[in-house]
Amino acid sequence: MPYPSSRPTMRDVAERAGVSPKTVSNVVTGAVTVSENTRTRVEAAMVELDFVPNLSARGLRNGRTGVIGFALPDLTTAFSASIAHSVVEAAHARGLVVQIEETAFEPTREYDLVYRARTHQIDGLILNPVRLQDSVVDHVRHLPPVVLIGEVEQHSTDRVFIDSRQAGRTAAQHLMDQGARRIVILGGTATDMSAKQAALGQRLQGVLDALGSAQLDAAPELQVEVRWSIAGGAEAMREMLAREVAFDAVFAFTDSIAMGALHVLHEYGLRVPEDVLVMGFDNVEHAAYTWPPLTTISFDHQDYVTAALDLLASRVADRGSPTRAVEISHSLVARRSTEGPPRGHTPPASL
Amino acid sequence: MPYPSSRPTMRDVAERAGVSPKTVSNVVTGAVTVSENTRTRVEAAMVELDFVPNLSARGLRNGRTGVIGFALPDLTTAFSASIAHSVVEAAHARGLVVQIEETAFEPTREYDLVYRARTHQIDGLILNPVRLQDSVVDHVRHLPPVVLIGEVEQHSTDRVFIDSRQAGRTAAQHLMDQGARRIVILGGTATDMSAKQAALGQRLQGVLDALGSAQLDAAPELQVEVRWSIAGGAEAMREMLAREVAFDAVFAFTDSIAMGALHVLHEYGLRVPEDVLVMGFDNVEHAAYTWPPLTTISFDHQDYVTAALDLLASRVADRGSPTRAVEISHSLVARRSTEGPPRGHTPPASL
DNA sequence: CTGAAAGCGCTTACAG
DNA sequence: CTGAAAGCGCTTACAG
Repeated sequence: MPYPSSRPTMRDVAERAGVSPKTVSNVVTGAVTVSENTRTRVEAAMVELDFVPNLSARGLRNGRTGVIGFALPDLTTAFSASIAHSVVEAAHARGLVVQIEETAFEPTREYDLVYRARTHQIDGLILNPVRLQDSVVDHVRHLPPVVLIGEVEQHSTDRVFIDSRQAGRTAAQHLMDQGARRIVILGGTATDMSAKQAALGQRLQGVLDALGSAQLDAAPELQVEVRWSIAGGAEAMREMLAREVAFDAVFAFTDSIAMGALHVLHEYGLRVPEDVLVMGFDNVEHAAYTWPPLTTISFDHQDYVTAALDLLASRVADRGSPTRAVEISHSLVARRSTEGPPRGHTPPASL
Repeated sequence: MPYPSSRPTMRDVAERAGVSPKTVSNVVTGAVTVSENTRTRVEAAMVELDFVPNLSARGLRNGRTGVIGFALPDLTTAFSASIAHSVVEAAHARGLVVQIEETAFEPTREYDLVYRARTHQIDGLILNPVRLQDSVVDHVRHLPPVVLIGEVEQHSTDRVFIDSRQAGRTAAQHLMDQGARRIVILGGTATDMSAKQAALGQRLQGVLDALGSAQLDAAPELQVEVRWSIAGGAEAMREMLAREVAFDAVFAFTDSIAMGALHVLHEYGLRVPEDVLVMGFDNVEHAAYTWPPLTTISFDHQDYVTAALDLLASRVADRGSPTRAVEISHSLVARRSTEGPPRGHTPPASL
């Protein structure tokens, strides 16, 4: 029997079982009680015909597809992959499936995904937004149910976040407690931080808080832009070394960035942690397996995602309820990469 | 206007534009030429009403959803994430979206996904199978269009593969050329290789080929089972060291496994490549950023995935055509981790 | 507990 | 180039 044209329908099953299509539907959905006898006959007919329900038809009828969307910038970074994994697992546990779209840092693609949500291919959307402000969320009429994840300043949409400013403070304080005084920041510069650029801004602001408490300057020459990948971390670290400034610690805004930085420090013959302390953010699997193992900010990715799915489920069920924001707690995991005090890196005299 | 109940339909658009629903459909799909004048009116009406087509309805009508499925064991390993990324990108370029399911090495979940394909939620399926033989593919009536990726011995389904036996040969030969004589194999043992367990089997067989050519033994004590993750690589390497056997090289069957192994070798004070050579497989991003950088078997992930999507598209278009298998070429990328000759690791005398 | 009717929102023939 | 009719395969009221 060819696929998919001649697939059996509920009508075929109904005929074979000698009941109405509605009864077959009742058996399949389990919504209404069906007599033992009828149920057995219907189930037998389904098996004989190898019946599978057509979910497009069901979706058309009751407006739900059982599919949720997950949009993120790039699936290959370790953190994204970990979160995507958790989304797929948590969705699976609830009988949902996940459509994944990469936004590749292009707002257009983020928009496309929201648009697709509106075509009823998906019931709702978990969005790790491209931009921190000015999200597509603000620009679409008839927005589908959306939950934002990440450090977004967005109050018109449900969201899950960690307190990144506090995390930044904790991280910088830890480095200073270990003896660091000049901390390279791989993740953003103070100048590109507008009031609304929350993600970079919050972590950076936390670092500045801690430096301030210790009466230390936030040296602009220690801050550098970085692409959020291993290669990006390496590039940024090379750029920093080329600046020929002194430093004794590196705070990378993701573990992947930290991995690239570690590589370049090794390349330059700088030892971690003897010369320079290094720490990351996210606590992905590889953070425990770099050499030396990487100190990082940790939070439960599964909890993070579960909260997002809970919010999304509530939102799908009730579009009118007030917006909610859920904070996931975080902590610092100390590993060898920050066992101070560091000797520090002093560049050859120059400039 | 609440969502999603009162969304405008083609009928609403048609009324407003003063045409029939069919004409709106013609404008939306672009299938039939529509007069400039009508098209403009219809488009204006769509914008005014903020119309989006309901894809469940379209899917029900023409049997295609524009969604493909991608099933793989685990999204978090670097290789899987890279492949998933390529699938999403390549699908996006063709106007398709991707539903991802993790099979978690459970055949049941693989089956679920195939089942779901049959419910018309997806048009076809790219499957990185859990088991190498006895795949779900053999057990399902009315199989949807499926393309297998990976080193599978499967001839009833379209598939994309690399010549893993040749790759294994190349890898072992490279290690021997660099002076290695006792190569630890993190990836499988000869004993668990049945004729059909192709993936492990092929790589391992290639290694055995190369050893044989060099008149070397395939020492069973140098082979160890391993979970395909960083942590799994670390565990396996620890187990190997606990065996207290001599070795001078490590061939890990994925780069992630190699990363775990590198970590443990560092921990034990063994230097790479001075004492022990290490190489991986897949050439994921982090392979170039470990310390030292990792020699590996490389192939173009984008090509790999593009071939799979091409096969799937052909299969969706023509279910009756003969099965095809596409090979993607590979090569060895030499980095510092295998710059021999290695001194070798000799365990303290024991046993 | 089961059935007959109607419709979810599209698109495929078939006419004009 | 455009329209009226019918139907894709389900499920929601409504009867019995």
